[in-house]
Amino acid sequence: MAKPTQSELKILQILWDQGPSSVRDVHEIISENKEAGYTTTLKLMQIMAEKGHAFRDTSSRTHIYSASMSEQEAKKDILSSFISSTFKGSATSLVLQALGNNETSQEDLDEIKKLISQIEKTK
Amino acid sequence: MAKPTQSELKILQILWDQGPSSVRDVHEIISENKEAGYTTTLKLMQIMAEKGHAFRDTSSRTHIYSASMSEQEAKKDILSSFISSTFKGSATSLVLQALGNNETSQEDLDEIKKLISQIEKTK
DNA sequence: ATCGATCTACGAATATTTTCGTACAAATAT
DNA sequence: ATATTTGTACGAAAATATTCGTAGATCGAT
Repeated sequence: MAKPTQSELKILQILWDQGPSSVRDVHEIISENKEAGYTTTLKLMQIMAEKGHAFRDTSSRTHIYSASMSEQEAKKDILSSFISSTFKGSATSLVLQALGNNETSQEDLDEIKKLISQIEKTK
Repeated sequence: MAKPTQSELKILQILWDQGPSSVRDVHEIISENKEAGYTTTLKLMQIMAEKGHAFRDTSSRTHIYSASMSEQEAKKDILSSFISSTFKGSATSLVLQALGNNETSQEDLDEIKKLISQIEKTK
């Protein structure tokens, strides 16, 4: 399935966060941050249904959309294509860059260390 | 400065890897993987110079282009915008996803642990 | 029953990115 | 010296992504 565009991803994130939603629901959240026409959101969501990024329940007049892939799954794909386009396929150099950049809290570092230990155990 | 597009990023990566290069140089590398017209590459590089993504030395007939930002700097920007668009601003969840996804080698894990220790020291 | 609000469908205008054809100048080979 | 190759400039076509106007159906309140 084709990669979602930036706009589609914003909508997917809302569907993941909120669960199955109407166009109105999604549009209201989008409108909090950005001026946008209702039919713009509608059209995007229709396209997402066409492309298979979202399911659409048309049993009532107000259609209900839901993400067709789990957040995990989708982000795995997106991340993997990002790593190959921007970090020459090296997840490690991405991780080093991400950790090196900004202030990662001790809690987050602990969480990462924990995951690393788990990975090492299963080797 | 505006974010480079996907095509521009491919060219930037070549400029980073190879250092200052002519359109011909860049085009030949691109052509290894992908069918593309020479003037397509030329145009892209001209646009990159216009946008400020690349410098251009026009002192000889064959112009020489070089990346205007360091690889580190640019990737920091790109990564940060990716994290905010795809991981709600959480570098940690990106790292967890990246490590969780695939087989990271023990060597790479060691490198990451080393960086974490360094970060912890400076806290 | 009528009016206004809400909904979908759909085509098309815009904006952005990518690709390339054509023209012409300079360098090189014959 | 002439033909071929190699280079830039530039406009515009093609592909992709985003935005929106208009039409018509249905719902709910008056």
